[in-house]
Amino acid sequence: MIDLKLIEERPEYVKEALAKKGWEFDPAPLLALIAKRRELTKVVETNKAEQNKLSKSVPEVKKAGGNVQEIFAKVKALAAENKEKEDELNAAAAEIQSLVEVLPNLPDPDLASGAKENNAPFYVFGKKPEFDFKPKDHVELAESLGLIDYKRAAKISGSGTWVYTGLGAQLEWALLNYFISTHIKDGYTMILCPHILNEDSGFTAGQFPKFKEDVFWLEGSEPRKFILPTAETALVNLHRNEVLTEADLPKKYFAYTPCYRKEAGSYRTEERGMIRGYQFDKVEMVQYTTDTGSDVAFDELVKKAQALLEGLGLHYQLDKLAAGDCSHSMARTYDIEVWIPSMGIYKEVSSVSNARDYQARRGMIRYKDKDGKMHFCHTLNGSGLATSRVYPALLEQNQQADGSVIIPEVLRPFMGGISVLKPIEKK
RNA sequence: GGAGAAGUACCCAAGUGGUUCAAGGGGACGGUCUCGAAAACCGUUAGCAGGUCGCAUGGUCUGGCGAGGGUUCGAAUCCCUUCUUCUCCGCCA
Repeated sequence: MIDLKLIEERPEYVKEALAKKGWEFDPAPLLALIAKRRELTKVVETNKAEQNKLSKSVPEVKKAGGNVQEIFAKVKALAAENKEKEDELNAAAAEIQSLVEVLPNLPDPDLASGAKENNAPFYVFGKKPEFDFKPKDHVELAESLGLIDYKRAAKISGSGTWVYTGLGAQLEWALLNYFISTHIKDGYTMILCPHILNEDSGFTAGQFPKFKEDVFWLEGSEPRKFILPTAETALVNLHRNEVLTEADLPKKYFAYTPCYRKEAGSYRTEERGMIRGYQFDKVEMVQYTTDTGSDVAFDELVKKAQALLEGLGLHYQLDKLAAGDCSHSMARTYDIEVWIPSMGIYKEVSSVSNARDYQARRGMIRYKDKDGKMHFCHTLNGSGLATSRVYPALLEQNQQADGSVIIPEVLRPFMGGISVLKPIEKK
């Protein structure tokens, strides 16, 4: 949530910043409401104070034998008088909330404005592999190597899903283990969290109200619950409504969860296989920092995500997203995009973002500094990594003329030392 | 899923309608004493959000006893809803 004070003090600045995200924001109605709320607060509180004073005098007056009925009547009249104003005040407050909670985060000043087309790749690792044979796409490879069963997934679940089988499942598990062991080595705290979350968690993460249609809601649960679309939603809520101490920061977490998303839009035809599905595996990193520590943390998260891909030896690019392509809740986002040869494009495998205090304000995540002063934390998150694009990239980039696929060295310890995946013989 | 009990500040805990603008204890912090420490004694220990006054240390008001409503002149206390925890029962891939 954007700081109301900032909107009040610098409405034009906020308007312009949001415009970079392609968000049209007219501060006037909001400012009017804030002024109205302030006026009403004054009136209501003064009246309340008077009521309290009178009520408190009752025992004394009673003892002295005074007329208590008079006081009762007076307070009752005051309360009645106040009722209307109070209702108005509550209505104004609710309206302010509804106007502010839908606003996206302000983009960092250095970001290009506009959408996707203004994204700026600024670092490349490795090279596009060149094949002296006709390369296969990952769907073909996964099937010929016996790694993934799309048909049976459709049977037991539906479209947009897949089943990892045998070595295919082991490869997926090896990737996750490689990520996990790296994060542990880097001093991040491992978390395994519930996958079913309450609505407040979605709100704090900033996924609601905007993305309410994009998650799976559980029927029959009251209050409503949804299945997490990313572990970020859980991790960033771990310290909701808490006051941390400065010495505790930064807090560094990671969690493995499947991610469940409706992906309500239509599939593009080239997004076959596991490029986009209703469920995919991801290891997610989250940091809580002080309000001055998030830039350092951001760089660390980007580097960690890069290092994971580099360990696998996969060609990728690092992309600084334009304001309009940053996530709704985020002030800045860098995407790491891996090369998928069959598609001829780079696809996101990690999105590292700095929410600054946006999520912290929504979830009252604060810390006390050394002088006892209260601050909002900054929160950051980054995939480290999602497997659903790494896996196809790995198959495609590492394929050999004979249809086999070389397993990166870092994964071999997690796969019983297997170094090559070979096509299964057709019987 | 059913039945019962409970949620009070950093922790324990008293408090079932009005000098409680939340007792008492522990812990923590500060002080006295001491060369220093322990012990003892004295003191501080609702934070927070918001309004308002002030250059400011701060004062004042409103909210605040799990959360949200309600009753009442007045609510930690009564009523409703809800969340969480504990105990027992049921169910159990």
